[in-house]
Amino acid sequence: MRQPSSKTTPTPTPCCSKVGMKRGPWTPEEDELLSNYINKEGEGRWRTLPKRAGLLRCGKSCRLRWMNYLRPSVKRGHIAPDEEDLILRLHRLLGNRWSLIAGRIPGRTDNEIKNYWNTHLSKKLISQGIDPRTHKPLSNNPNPNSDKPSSSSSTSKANQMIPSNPPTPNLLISPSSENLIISARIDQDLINKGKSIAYYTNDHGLRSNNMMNIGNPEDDDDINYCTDDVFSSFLNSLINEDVFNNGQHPVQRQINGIVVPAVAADASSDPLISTPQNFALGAGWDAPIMSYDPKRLLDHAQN
DNA sequence: AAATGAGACAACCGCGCTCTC
DNA sequence: GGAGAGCGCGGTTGTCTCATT
Repeated sequence: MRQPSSKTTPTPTPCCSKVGMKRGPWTPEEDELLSNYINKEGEGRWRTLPKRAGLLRCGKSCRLRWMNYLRPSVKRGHIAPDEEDLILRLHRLLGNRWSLIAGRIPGRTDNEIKNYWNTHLSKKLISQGIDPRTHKPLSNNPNPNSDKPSSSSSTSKANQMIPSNPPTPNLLISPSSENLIISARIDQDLINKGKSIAYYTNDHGLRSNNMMNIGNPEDDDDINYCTDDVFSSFLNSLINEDVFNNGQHPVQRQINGIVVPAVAADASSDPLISTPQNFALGAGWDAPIMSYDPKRLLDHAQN
């Protein structure tokens, strides 16, 4: 919850005030109270939920507990090898977008995946000589932690392993959008290495707080929309490709069941990519933003 | 058996976005 | 259009457990 400023919020909300609020580990009794209440009344209205449920917790704490541990769909137990492999692949594509990664792994929560990454996978990659931040060989960056803050007082073990400034993710996704534009941003660095990667935006630019607004929602008429199915297929194609492993440009990928060539290193020559005139470069973006043209995809599939 | 350190992970914090009024 | 509430996210911290000395 946004922390209200002192001048605009004379009386702190219950969620912000810790006075009288219990903290720390949840007891089985509290879990039962919360579960029973949500099973009866449903999720939502977290701010007032604790009072209604008879809990001395802030709404945020209740939400976290429910989302991460009490929800029936949450899977407990060890991360399976195939899940681990999926996490690695998704992290390579998405960076520290834990909620997005979790969204692709049924039953796993963002917190669980984040913890697993910090305690297991990052160390595993380091032991293999791979920078967990960039997924590139550590020899390219002899001191992968050199860019972390020089906070000598920090006792965070995770902070010792994960640089505080994760890289710009290779993929940006809006999972909650009904309409998705498949857009490609050709990363200059990857182009130099003969690789390219696609980015997604939604119909109102990038929606997540971690995403930049690159589109002009006023001009959506010119944009061809795709669905979540397309997004899902495309992401799967990215996950299943070994784009980064061998330095070769992928030969083809599937989009919504349509086998298409991979994005060309020179995207302007890619026959499946169009560049909408109404897409301006966003701040911090150093390369053109392009979209797959569904019509061209269809043409390609028919040919 | 007690002390200590490291690992694991649950929980908290602060920020930013969207929604509602 | 602006302010505030609600929510979700990523980063960080706290605490518990277990292994080692």
